[in-house]
Amino acid sequence: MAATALPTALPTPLANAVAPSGPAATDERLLAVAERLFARDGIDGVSVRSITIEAEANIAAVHYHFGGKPDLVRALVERRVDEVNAARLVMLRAAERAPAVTARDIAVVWIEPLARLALDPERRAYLGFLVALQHAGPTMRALGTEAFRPHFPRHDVLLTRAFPHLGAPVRRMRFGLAVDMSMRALADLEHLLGPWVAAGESPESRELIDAIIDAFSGLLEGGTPIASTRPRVTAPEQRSQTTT
Amino acid sequence: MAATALPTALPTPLANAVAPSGPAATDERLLAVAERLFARDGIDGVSVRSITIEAEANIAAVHYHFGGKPDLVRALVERRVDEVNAARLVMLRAAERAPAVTARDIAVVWIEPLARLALDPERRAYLGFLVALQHAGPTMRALGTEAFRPHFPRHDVLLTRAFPHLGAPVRRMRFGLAVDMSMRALADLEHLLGPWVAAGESPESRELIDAIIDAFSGLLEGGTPIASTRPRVTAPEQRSQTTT
DNA sequence: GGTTGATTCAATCGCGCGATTGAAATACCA
DNA sequence: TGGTATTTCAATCGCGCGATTGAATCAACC
Repeated sequence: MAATALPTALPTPLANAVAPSGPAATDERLLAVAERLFARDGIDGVSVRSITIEAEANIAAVHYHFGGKPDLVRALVERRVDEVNAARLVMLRAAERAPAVTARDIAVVWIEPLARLALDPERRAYLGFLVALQHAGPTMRALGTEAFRPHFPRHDVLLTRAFPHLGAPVRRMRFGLAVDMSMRALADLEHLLGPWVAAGESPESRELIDAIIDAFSGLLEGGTPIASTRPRVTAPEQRSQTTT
Repeated sequence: MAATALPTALPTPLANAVAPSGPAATDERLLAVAERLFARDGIDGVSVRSITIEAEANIAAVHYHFGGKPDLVRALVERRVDEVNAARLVMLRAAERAPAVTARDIAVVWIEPLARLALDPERRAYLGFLVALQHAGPTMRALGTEAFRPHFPRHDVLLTRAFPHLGAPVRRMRFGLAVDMSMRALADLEHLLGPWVAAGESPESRELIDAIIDAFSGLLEGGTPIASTRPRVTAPEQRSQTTT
């Protein structure tokens, strides 16, 4: 038992070229395959066996390198969380310095760091993995939420500046719903693309991301209130017009 | 094998008083327990064994009354789908007759029939079950989506009337995101209540539903566009003010 | 070039799963 | 009350799961 030995990126001559088939080391192949399969079939829907088979490793490889299935999940969460949080911190600071904050600003701060993953074929599975994590047991679900919680208070400050007329519960509820919605949308852009495919169109990825930002900020703002006396005719024109 | 014999509500003298413990017939107890457990732990997270144990029935009861786990799921979907679709049809017709259609109207048509379930302790688990169904295999997921698809085209007509300036793909994408968001919100009002609990408040259930309708219609409308030249100062006042 | 530590390998353990069986128990009707 | 259909029951089947083991293999260093 020596699972804690420096596992990779050590300056050995050609250590990684010896792996059975893939170009990467065994533990890295396991992580990549696990991330992709977990995203597709859920945490409980993927067995350690199927991961090791797909990664062309032995059944015991997961246990040896990580300790077990839960530890593999933990390693997957921590593999990219710092990168996302760091990128978000930069955008957060920029928004905090601005004289005014809009719902769209908050949407961009939340979505843009995730969009970088969604647009990178190498890393997009991470988003699906995080969504899948929300459907696992409470212990594992906490792994995901806690990892991205650090910046939530600062988001809430921005929300308060953007919606001073809203009560804190409604504000936080809307943000929670928007976060959940955007994660699922970003995690499965393929599915999101459906309506365009049905219409024979194929929009740029950037267009999809902007549509999610639109939905996010609209959700934060809430719907137009019911016109009390006069019929509503004024509002529609000044709302979003993301025509295709 | 005679699983198709009229299973319940037959005018036998005291047929249901003979059941081991619960007041209802075995198959009804199985349905009730399965709906609740599926909603809580997901389709794959609940075994036929645990259902029969909780329902105080024999392990083979599910196989006898329904045919197997997939058939049990199918029976659960069909148990309440007609009721929901019928209620929605009524609201749909009312909205279609109205001279104008707003995002809020569409949100109400979608959400109100589901809210009736969410506010009924006896039936609210159905919503969680439908959400859980979306995370099962493709075959079972189709059971859920197909059951509620019949009225989608009419929703789309309303959407086109409410948002004539939007392209069809964006319109349909937003509706899909809103439907998904609202189902999850309604399926777990307890979780949605979190921000109020944290603030020491306890809102009426109706207030929660209205907050979901707000989020739904805001998502449909999309966010306020970026102010091109002048700074944005006008918009906030006339937007939603669901203060607590 | 032999030794040491890291890694891979095949084999196996116990467990819970969905499904199925044939017999026992029960309810219903003539 | 006797006969038939329905329902319940305990037991068992094969399967895939996560975990674990000890030996074999491999790379690195003295």
